[in-house]
Amino acid sequence: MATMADVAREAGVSVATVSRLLNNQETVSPDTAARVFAAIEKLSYEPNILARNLRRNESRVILILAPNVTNPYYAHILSGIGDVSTRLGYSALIFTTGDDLEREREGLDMLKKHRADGAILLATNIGGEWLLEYSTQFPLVQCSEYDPAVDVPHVSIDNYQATVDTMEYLISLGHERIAIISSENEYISTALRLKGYRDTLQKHGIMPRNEYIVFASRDYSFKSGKSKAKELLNVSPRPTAIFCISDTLALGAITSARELGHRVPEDVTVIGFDDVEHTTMFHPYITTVAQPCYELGKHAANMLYTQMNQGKEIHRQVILEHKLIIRESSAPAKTLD
Amino acid sequence: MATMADVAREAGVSVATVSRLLNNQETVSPDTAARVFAAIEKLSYEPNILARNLRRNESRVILILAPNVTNPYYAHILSGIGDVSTRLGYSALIFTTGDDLEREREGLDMLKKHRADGAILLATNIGGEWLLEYSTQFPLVQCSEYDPAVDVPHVSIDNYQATVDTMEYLISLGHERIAIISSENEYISTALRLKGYRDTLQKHGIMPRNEYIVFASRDYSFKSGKSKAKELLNVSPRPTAIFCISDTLALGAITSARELGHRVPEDVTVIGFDDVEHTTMFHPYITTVAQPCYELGKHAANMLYTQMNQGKEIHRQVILEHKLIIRESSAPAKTLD
DNA sequence: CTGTTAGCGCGTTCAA
DNA sequence: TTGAACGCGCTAACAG
Repeated sequence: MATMADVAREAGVSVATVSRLLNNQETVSPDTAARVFAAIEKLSYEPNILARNLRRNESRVILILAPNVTNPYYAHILSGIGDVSTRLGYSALIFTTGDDLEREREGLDMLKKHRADGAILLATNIGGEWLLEYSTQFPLVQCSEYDPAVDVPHVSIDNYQATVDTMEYLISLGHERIAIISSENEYISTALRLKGYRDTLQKHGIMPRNEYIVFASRDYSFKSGKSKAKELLNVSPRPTAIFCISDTLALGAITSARELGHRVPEDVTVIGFDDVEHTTMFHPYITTVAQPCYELGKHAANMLYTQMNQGKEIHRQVILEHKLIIRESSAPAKTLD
Repeated sequence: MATMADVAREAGVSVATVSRLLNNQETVSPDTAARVFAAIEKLSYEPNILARNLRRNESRVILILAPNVTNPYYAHILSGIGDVSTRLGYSALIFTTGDDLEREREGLDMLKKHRADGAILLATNIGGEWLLEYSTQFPLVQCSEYDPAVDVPHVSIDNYQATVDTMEYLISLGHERIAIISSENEYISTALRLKGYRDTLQKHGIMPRNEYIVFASRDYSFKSGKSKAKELLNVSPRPTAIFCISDTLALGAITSARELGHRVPEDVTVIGFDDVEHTTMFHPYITTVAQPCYELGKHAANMLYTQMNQGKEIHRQVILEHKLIIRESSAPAKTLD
């Protein structure tokens, strides 16, 4: 492996010149530059990243904190982060937290140990004041979820507007008895979706009913979607539409509806969220709000990169487009029930 | 940030002593050891990984080559690799190849650039002689897929035996007209499963029929499973069982069977492979061969670690247990058809 | 059992 | 525009 000294010798210059050429765009005469490049070529020199890292005091690693990496939603985000960071010369330190606060702190401590230069947090709960201890010292980006009260840059979709869009759609279909399967978790997205649900109902003069609002497990499990939908479908009068804040939940709800003898969408409309689960593997294909997961990941990585390398102020908040995708699980409300 | 020199000064010893204590278990008197540990504690010293890496000439990064990271099968393996490597002090360089040979080479070149110390390959095709160029220089481990003709350590399940088990089960159920949805790809697993299918049939005196053997897309897409199953179900006489080499394919096959008016499993049995797709989200729950994906990833990471750090010879081949999980999509063949 | 010392390869003053 | 030289923090001879 050729070293910078080898290149310098070959080109008849000093290591400083080679270094300058490779890094800053500092003034190097075109003549010597050419010689140096020739030498680099000839010796097929590659800078030693390890030495560079030590000298620059950076690890070239980005820390990724995620509840897990197998949930397709996170997997897609991770994919975006991975592609960008690999291209930018970074590796990933994947730290799975299982949505546990202790583990999150433990993960962020990797920053203190210099195992990473910055971190992307995939699922922080509301109540993230503790994050400030880290955000003042290290570059941080929150992806998808964030705490609005904590000043850490984030990228996400507009969960409130997405829900309003969905609710307006449902209402335009003639639905009035609209239920929601929310979640027990503490994500901002969950809170905003619930608010969007309530607000839109009220805007149309429909009183939100507590019996129509249920909370599934923190991780949106299929099973809890199924059982919560069952509760909902036994309420009288029965809701004609169920808005689920995740596709898995919607899948569970559809299964439940079927087991109870209701047709989807003829008897009950079911809508999901995310569009990453297998929304089109079974009929009815699920009407859902698509999130640009891969793009979310890409943006997060780029934002972190900017923060780490340019030091310059970046956008504290980036909102990506969502899209309501109408498929088969939604239909007009029946006039008679 | 305290440095090793600080610790040495504080403890009244030399940096060499501190270093010895932290690394090799070399002889250090209990007395001085105690003093050093006290100093470390007091200064809350953390070794500078960057300096260590330079000195040891290692990046503490492992390269992961995968077609993608969103397919749940790979996601689970990645999860296992991630957990182990994070614990061992390694980061991951995730390089997605899209199952493209050029990209694979490009990925492995990260090794030459010293961006990683070793690599785990998640889906090498048969015909991997080109791998030798790398395996002689760098620690490599193949996970799940491998080329038996290339001497690179690998971890996987016994695909042949798993298929034999499945086929024996099918035959014990009275099935004789058994079809298989294989794949166009060049994976060893695909070849072994096809061989297991043929061998078991012949062992029982059943002639494999070409019309019962079809090949789905390289990536086991739901869509191709669906269309290939359709072909199969139109063959006369119709197969009474379809063995699919992936769950996604099985999901497609079930959908197809339904659309053609066949009940699963009453009219046709469908079996999958992997148990990572949503095998229990819809009825019939899919009978499938479970692979220990997470464990596969863990083993791969550990094997690579051993190879990288102990230099000692490791097992060239590790076979993990598979398990046939009988659920709802399989049933005895009807005596009359 | 412990200390001294020489680099690992690079980036970056400071001088020229 | 270029070069000499130092040091990032650590490990590993080598000496004692």
